[in-house]
Amino acid sequence: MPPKDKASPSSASVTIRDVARLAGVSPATVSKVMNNAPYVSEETRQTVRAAADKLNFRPNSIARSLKMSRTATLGLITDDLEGVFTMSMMRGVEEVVSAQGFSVFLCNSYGDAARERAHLEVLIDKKVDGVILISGYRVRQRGAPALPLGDIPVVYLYQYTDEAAVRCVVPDDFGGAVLGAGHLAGLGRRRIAVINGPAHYEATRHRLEGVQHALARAGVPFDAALVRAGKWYESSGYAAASDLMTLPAPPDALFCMSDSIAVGALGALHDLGVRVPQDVALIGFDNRSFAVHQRPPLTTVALPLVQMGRLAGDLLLKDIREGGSAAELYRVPCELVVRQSCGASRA
Amino acid sequence: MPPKDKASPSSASVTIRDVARLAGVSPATVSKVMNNAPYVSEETRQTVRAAADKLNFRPNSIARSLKMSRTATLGLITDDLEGVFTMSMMRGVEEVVSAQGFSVFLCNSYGDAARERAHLEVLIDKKVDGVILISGYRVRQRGAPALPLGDIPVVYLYQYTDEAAVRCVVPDDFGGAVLGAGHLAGLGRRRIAVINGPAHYEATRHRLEGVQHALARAGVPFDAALVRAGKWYESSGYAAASDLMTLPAPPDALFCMSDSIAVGALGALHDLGVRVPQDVALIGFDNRSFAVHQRPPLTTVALPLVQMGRLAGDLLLKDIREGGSAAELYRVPCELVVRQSCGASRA
DNA sequence: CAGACTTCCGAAACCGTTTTCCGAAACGGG
DNA sequence: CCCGTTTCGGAAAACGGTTTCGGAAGTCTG
Repeated sequence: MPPKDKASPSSASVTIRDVARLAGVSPATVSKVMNNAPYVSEETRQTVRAAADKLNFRPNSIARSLKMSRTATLGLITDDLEGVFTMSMMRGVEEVVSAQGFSVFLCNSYGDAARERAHLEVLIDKKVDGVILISGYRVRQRGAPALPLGDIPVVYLYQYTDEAAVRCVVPDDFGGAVLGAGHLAGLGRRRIAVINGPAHYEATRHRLEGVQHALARAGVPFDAALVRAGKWYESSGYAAASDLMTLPAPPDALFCMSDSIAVGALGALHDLGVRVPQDVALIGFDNRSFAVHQRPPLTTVALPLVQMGRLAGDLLLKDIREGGSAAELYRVPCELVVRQSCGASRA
Repeated sequence: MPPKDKASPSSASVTIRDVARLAGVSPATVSKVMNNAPYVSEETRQTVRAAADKLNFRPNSIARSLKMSRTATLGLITDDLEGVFTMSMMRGVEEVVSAQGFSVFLCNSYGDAARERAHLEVLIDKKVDGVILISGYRVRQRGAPALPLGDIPVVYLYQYTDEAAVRCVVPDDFGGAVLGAGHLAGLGRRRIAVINGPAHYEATRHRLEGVQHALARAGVPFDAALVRAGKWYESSGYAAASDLMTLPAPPDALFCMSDSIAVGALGALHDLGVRVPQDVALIGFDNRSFAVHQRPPLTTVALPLVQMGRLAGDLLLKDIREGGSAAELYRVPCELVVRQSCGASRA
């Protein structure tokens, strides 16, 4: 067997001209074949394909991009690459986008506007076809400085904005809260307390409204005295739960608006000797990874992070292909995941 | 005030020719100015800069890449985008790499070789300057199919390989285990049990060797009967701990080779009524986010994930600039994070 | 059989840079 | 004053594709 010197890795890069030469046609024809353009006979098509295969030809997408001013590339800028919600959203984006032949640039802004801007400029220079901005935080950036994008389509993920003509994808906090509160009410709980996050979050307000809505629908009274607002963290849950349970008429259910709050509350309940779920039902929000490891495992309403990512990717791709769709706010439905902390059997 | 029709976003894209025209020089000169090339007078330099600023000129990096065959772009392929260790490594990579003006393409292979290959081909077509492969799993891919990269530099992150001429960055499992076992020994524990992961992992072996080394150095006897191998998961920790604690001569310390194992063990100890850390000291590995939330909070040896990512990025960049450095295995030192589960006061 | 289409293919321009190479001007030394 | 060197600037050729346009040949009509 002779040494296979012309091995598959095909020494330097083989261009469309090399293929043309081997196939005995012009570069233009090769281009047409590679792009399945019409008006080339089946015969030459075969010849060209054979030549391309033989030479192991791979079109240089840089050159293509230069001519076409389309790169099949997206930018993805996140506030917080290590944020607990970021990964799942990114996975959703990557999934739909790479299935369509697009690649995505990953950028981490650390929540710093200057860094975000710098990344954006690089992305623009690299001629991305679109940009997704992920925020780990749900803050609304009302007065945020306008981004230096030209007419590059953008979608915001897990982030609200007032900017014109940009699409936002967020979880349906209202609906999620309806799910959770409805579950509690369906289980016969009558005095349902809410331990919420900081008041300035959109989510906080929407979730509270969701609870009210669900309770009203179920005919369960809503007692505003049973609502607490604090931080999203554990300590806040501990404090609020301790407070609520020492009320003259304590609640029989705690709806915690984050799983962290819920584990804090769980700690408080444990310390007070109240049993979960017998004495008090407990439900969290977010479906964090640790929720399932609590004792008892935490019922919680799951954020549809992967779906949100998928939707964001789809929206962006559609916008790139079909051009300027209107700004819109997409709320992706949450899902209730039933575990033991409310006393319901698993569905 | 007249309408600022020639607004800063500079309608279409302004090219080097536009700048040249405005500055009254040739495109070649503009290029030289933009790249700080020598042999252009300070005067024209100024003129050109002014023109560029005025037109808001941003060089088209696609065109530049075409000519230079350098894209300032890296590919990053991960086994498991949602893996618990992935994010931190990615952050490390992104951090050093974007500081040097490089962008990174994010790809998720879901551990599927075909998908990995497909991503790799896209990356090559897009002419990335280098590739990093992250594995969420520590498996050694001995017979892994050769990757279809030409002479593009690669570094493996959190992954061993036998392929020639590729650099690997992994945690120093041996050193980490020495740290943990040394801590236990220093606290006066004499019967130190090990709950390890599956035997076929490199890490499993290295960590066990680390324990033996540390114990020998501290003059603490090593009892092979106190070693258990199982899965990395909680259930495995529960079973092994239950088993160990019902031995005639139970251990006074448990070195769990993952935090998941440790929380399983913690559950077993709790159910058996043995107190942590009074009766038994417990130490985990990985420094997972939930370690701090255990009761008692878990002492653990932290994986240097961000540092590993940084190192991988640095190595790749160096290789890109300086060309073919030799294959090497880099072990990044772990760090002991002391909490309450061993009874030590915080350092 | 003439004329109108249709199909097939290639020459050449183009996308926006970088870089080589060459000529002109300025400068310095003998 | 003449002849090397530098210094400065531009024309033109890449880089590797795509696309327009026109010509040649073949296929229908009537």
